[in-house]
Amino acid sequence: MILDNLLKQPLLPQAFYQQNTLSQARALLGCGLITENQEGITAGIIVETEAYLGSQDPASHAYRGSNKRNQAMFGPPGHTYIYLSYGMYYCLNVVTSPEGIGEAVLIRALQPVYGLDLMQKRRSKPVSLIELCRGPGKLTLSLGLSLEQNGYSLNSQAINLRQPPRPISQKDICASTRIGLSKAANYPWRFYLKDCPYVSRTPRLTTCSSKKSLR
DNA sequence: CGGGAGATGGGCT
DNA sequence: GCCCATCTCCCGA
Repeated sequence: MILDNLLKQPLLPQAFYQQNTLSQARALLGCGLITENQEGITAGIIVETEAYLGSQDPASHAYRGSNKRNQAMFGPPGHTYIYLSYGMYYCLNVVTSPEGIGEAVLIRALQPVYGLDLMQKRRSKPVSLIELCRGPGKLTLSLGLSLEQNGYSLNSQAINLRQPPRPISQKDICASTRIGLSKAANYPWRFYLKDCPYVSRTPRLTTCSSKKSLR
């Protein structure tokens, strides 16, 4: 099945996480994300990311330094940082900076690939394929992620990242402002695949070759 | 149908 | 009090 194609893809090497954070935010587009727990395996392709640049970025959790909640952001790169948002939803980040720095990339949307029934089961109500992983809170719910996986290595069995099954061209990547921010609202640090229906929402500001908007 | 308002509710400051 | 989200309800096209 399609999962086999994903599983044949190599894990992202440690060198991947030595690029700067904005490069990683772009390079994560098209990568496979696989999770596994007692319930089974779920997987998808990353189609939307946002970069958060730590102490340079007022919108970053790490802006004011480390605390108990954001500790994982200051841990080693290639690990998860998962936090509770609005008291209800979890959001998944990839730590992208050396220990002690605190930069990360938020995974905002996936194209669901495998374990669709399990994803549905984890949702409170039936949703369309498009809605399964469209949004950072939705994808963690569908993938069965919570604070339990905070700080995990991204080449663990429970959660891992794979190189893109199909290479992504830079011209298929759009940049826009990040979603839902009041601070640093004009930084164009959100990246997503052009014309991809699984992307979470229409951006306020876009730079890409096509003028056509999404959906 | 899509967009907007309002409620939700934990942890940080 | 504020916040990197989502769901539901309501409105207009």
